[in-house]
Amino acid sequence: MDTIATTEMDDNLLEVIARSLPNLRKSDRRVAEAILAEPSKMIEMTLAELARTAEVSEPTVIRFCSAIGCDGFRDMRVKLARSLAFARTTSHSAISTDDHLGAIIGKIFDFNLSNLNWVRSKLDPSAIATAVAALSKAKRIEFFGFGASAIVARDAQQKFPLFGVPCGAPTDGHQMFMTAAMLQAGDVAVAISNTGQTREVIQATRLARERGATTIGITGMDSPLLRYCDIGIVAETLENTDLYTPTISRLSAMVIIDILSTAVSLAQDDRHRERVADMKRHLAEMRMLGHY
Amino acid sequence: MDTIATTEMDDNLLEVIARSLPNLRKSDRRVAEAILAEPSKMIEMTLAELARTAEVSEPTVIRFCSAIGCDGFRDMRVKLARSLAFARTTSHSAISTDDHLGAIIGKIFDFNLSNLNWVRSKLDPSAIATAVAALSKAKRIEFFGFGASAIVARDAQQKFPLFGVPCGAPTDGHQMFMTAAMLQAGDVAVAISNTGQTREVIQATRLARERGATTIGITGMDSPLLRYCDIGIVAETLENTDLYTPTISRLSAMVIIDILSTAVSLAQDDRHRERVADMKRHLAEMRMLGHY
DNA sequence: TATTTTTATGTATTTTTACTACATAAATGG
DNA sequence: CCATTTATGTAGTAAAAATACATAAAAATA
Repeated sequence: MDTIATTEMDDNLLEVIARSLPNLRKSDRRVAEAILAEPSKMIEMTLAELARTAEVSEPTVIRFCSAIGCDGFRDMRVKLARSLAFARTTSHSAISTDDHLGAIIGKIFDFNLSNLNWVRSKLDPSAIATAVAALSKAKRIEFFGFGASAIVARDAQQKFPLFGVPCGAPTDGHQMFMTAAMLQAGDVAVAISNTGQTREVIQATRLARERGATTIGITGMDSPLLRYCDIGIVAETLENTDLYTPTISRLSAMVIIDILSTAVSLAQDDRHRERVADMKRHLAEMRMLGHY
Repeated sequence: MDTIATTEMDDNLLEVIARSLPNLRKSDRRVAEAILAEPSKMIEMTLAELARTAEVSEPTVIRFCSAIGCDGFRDMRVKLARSLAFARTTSHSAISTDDHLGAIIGKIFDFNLSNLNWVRSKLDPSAIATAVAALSKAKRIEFFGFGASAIVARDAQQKFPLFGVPCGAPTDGHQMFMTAAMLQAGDVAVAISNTGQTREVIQATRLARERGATTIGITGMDSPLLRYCDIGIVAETLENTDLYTPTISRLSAMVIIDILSTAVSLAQDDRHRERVADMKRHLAEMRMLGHY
């Protein structure tokens, strides 16, 4: 694990400009203000035009560029364009309530993105590797999830074409228990629980293991569930304030399922992948035509 | 329908380039390949340098620029920079069978992260605002989702404590249709479909609207579904290579649900939020003790 | 306050960069 | 195989960006 997608900041020039506004020379500030006022228009402008708009001379614009740490006007424009890609669409209608909403939107995205990044950095590739190996050999896969995690289990189950073997996701406790009881060597049980403390899931997992199935646990922290798992995948998320619903735990679990299913699918032979592609094509047609 | 969601697909220039690769002239393709190979280096290059790197003449580079719909080299560079802000490490490099697991993990995370970022930047806050207003006043909320989107609908339904009113998420087509038929003015139907073409969901939404309910559509693109929606929320994702399962569409829809539920919850009074906090505490205890 | 020094900004000029007109080469079609 | 179209490069032009220098403003010192 070496790549870390820096979510933002280092190339957010607009931010840099806004922050350095007070330290700028008078004329430079004029330029800064002109840019901040309508950034999207600025990137279409030429140096001379920008100078005219900001009512300063051309060299001033260039000096402004180096003042904010850019290597000339060209570089500034490129950095600005990058930064602009992140800028929210705050074009018009800035009502106060709307403004508040904007903050909520921003925070929730930020929260989920940075958490996903965190999960990635903490993820143990070797656990994934072992899990992929186990899943690739499985004759049958059952996903155990309860409550919020049931959604993830169902998501996983829907990816059965990628896994290439029958997949199940029993939802209620009894079904889960019965399913676990019917597993045997060669089968794999994937237990999903953010807290890792959900009784139903733990019991089902223990039983599945007793029956000889390989057990994989996907959880948000080190927890009781992992005691009954041959392979533990921990999707460690950052601390969670009360305001945020723990959507992130589901998101990260789903990304892990995405990784597992993709990796398993890639491990299979070409014919299998052809069948998957074929299936997708048919699904698309089916949707379009509107009948089954 | 008042969605805007300007489908500025040309914002994602890398995608445009990659896709138009086969239709390009031989020399132009050389330029395209040079850019795709190392986009981040290209934006630092001058026209002449790029021409040299791609081993073509300067006018060819300019012709390439207009071929992919840019207004000259300068414009191309700006658009490329924008696109690059999201593309991070690998967005367009498809996962291949010979990728090692570490690469797969990295690519899938990158893909989902940059896509989520893209969704955020394209999200129309005013649509969210209207949706929040409608949901806050709702007497009852029904989430319609089919297939993969059923998962999102269920996720939304599970957040009913935040919405503060009874929420449903009928899963099979008939139930969905019957539910829609029973809706009335004051109710809200939230239709979730990435393609926006799923027949069941469209029919249910149309019916719900006929019955007087307010209809909200969460979809991945401008689509037929939105015709029957009073409010359209478009979670525009980047183009999707075939090997990636469209997990991203579910992720982004879930984040949007997260935003909606949080915003609705915040709009309610303190007593409501206290009840939610209380409920969470009990849930935690329940899990620990292992009995109901 | 007057004078010097420093800093900020504009004018004029040069250099670089992007673009265009035209010519030649390659490809296509009859 | 020749005519016609299409693709690509050469050479030159327009433009944009950057620089050197000069002047104005401000700050510091006497």
